Amino acid sequence: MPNDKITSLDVAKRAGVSQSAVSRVFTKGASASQKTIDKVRKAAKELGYRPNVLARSLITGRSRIIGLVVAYLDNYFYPVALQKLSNALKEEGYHVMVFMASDTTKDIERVVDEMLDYQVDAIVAASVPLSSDLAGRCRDEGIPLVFFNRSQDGDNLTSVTADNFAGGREIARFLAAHRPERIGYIAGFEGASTQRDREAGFLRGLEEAGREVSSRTVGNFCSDGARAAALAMFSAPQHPDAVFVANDHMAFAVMDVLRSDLHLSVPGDVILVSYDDVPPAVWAGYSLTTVRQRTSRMVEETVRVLMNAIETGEAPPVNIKIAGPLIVRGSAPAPLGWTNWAQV
Amino acid sequence: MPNDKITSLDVAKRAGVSQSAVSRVFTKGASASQKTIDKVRKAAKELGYRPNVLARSLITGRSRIIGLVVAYLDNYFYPVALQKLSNALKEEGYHVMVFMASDTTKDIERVVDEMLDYQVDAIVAASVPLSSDLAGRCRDEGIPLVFFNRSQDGDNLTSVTADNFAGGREIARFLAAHRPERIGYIAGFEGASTQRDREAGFLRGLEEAGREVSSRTVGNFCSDGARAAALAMFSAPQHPDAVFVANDHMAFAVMDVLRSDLHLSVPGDVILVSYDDVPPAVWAGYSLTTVRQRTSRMVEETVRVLMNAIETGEAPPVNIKIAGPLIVRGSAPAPLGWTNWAQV
DNA sequence: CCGCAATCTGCATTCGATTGCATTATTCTT
DNA sequence: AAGAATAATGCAATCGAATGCAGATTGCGG
Repeated sequence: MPNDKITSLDVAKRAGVSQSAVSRVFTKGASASQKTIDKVRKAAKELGYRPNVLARSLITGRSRIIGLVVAYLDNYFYPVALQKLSNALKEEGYHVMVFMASDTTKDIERVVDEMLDYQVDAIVAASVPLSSDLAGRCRDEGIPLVFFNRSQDGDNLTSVTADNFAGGREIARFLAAHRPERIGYIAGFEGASTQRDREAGFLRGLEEAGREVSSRTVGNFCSDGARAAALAMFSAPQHPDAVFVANDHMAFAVMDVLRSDLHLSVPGDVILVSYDDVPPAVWAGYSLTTVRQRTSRMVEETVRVLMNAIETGEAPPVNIKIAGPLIVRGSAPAPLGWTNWAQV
Repeated sequence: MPNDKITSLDVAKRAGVSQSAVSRVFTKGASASQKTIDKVRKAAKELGYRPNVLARSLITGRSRIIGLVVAYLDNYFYPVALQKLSNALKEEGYHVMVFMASDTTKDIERVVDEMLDYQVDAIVAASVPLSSDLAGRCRDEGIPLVFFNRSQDGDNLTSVTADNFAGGREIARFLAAHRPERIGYIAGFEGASTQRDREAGFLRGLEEAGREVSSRTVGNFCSDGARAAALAMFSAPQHPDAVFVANDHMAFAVMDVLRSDLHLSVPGDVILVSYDDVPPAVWAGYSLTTVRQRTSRMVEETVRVLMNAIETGEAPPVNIKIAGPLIVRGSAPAPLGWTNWAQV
């Protein structure tokens, strides 16, 4: 079966129609008689013809490629999101091209260039900061841009995130209800909106409960940083007995430090709450009490926004926030009289 | 700065040269005088021109897109590999397009079609079985195909995997040295070469030590399956006191069952070894003794094979096996007198 | 300063589709 | 059954770049 490069012309010849006819059969929205359709489909099947997406893109100006920029895939949250995003976009006839970006501005710029080279129809930036001029470049080129799990204010750009403020506040309410002696906060990367919003909500919640943070360290959303931050916070004699760790990924490291290095019991000596509800959070070894990110909903919204922007060509910036429930597990049991609003 | 679609022609005009000249400046391997190069580069910079990869692909016949087929991204091994693969290919000027495939044959077929539609230059199949005729299709189209972390024998196809047989055998040697009463094996998905090879190596190793498996259940490489398999194996009164779980992803679930549900101590009551050494394996909550998959090396080899196949146009099938060391951690301490060959 | 080779350059074609336009075949209306 | 409206079709141009070919330029040796 030597079928080197079957083109629409080959199919046309075999079906006894013009090349345009073949194209119309495979282009939805174009009209062709049933007779033609049948002949063409038959010939195409026999030859094993499938339209060349690249050639099509060239003339339609739509590549049906979505560029996804990610910095790390080692925080479980992102692979899960990627998987869902890829599946959801497949349904719409789009595909995801992955662009890893280190944190350097220079690198991100290169990545954006590469995406534009590929004529991506839209860009999803997952936890990667795009400078205003890069975002501007995209706008100029007419390429929709959605920030996933990060927002950038000031630039009025489109984003889809969890309702981090609300989540942080709920966590405060929850921890305060335990009436702990001292409350700690292990922060994520300071430049991230997730970090900022979670902390702001947390502080607000504590304030409402008449409490405050007695100890704060920074873990930068990475394991190493979290370990160091936990050591710093809990080596002190008067360490917190309740702590909010800004995401699950760090929480695992923090728990390891507490239990293995410092021989503190969780939740016996310290109760711990975090954010994301990634798959390992339910593993019995950790069993994290955490605020769930509703990844599926977030992806759904992302796709909706993208499709809309691509189809209408315009993209009034929106900031979509998706609230998620606090999932109570072993690392911090429900305090007496606790009502979980999310589940009411 | 309204720069809607700058083409090589625009640059040509501005630089006062022909369109071909512009093309030559951006096509490596083409010749142009330094003077022309300078003029064109200058004009291009001023206009913000970058070649359209899609148009280029159309005429060169190379898209510089690599199709990656994956079934699950929830086993940590794959995101890590994806990240490395994407980075390594970027260096070579290629990019990864992700295609999620469920396990159904029908779906995989659709996915292969989609990849061909995009004119991918090569395909990497990560733990996804491609039927012989699908593989044949790829060969006919002249598209290199590499199986990553799976091999398919009989079809003489190219693959890059760990040396699973050797790893399994090493694990057997290690467990046997502990002189346990009973040895268990929790298998992965029976259709997978990784499962087959790891078990074969394990059995061979046990045989060499004059031991055998007393209990075997199947976990199918997934968490739920592993939990069920562990319950079945360890609820019996005379359960094993040493177990090899076919990969880390399952091992986490198995440890949870052992410790939390059955109140067995690991490594006190049961010693446990698994395979992969994914990032959570080092988390103190689990601290798995496991055989490392040398992902970086595997990716390196994959890229090498791919580039070679793409450039030469021919791809004599090879099966690359990369051995990895047994990493001894808490779930199974080193037995007395143990020499770790890998580290000698 | 001439001739020949080597290097550049532009023209025109090509890759594989889509699509506006003009023409022809169908269907519908009454 | 005739004419109008509609659907189907083919022609040819187009998308944005790469490249074979032929002619122009340059360089070099003598």
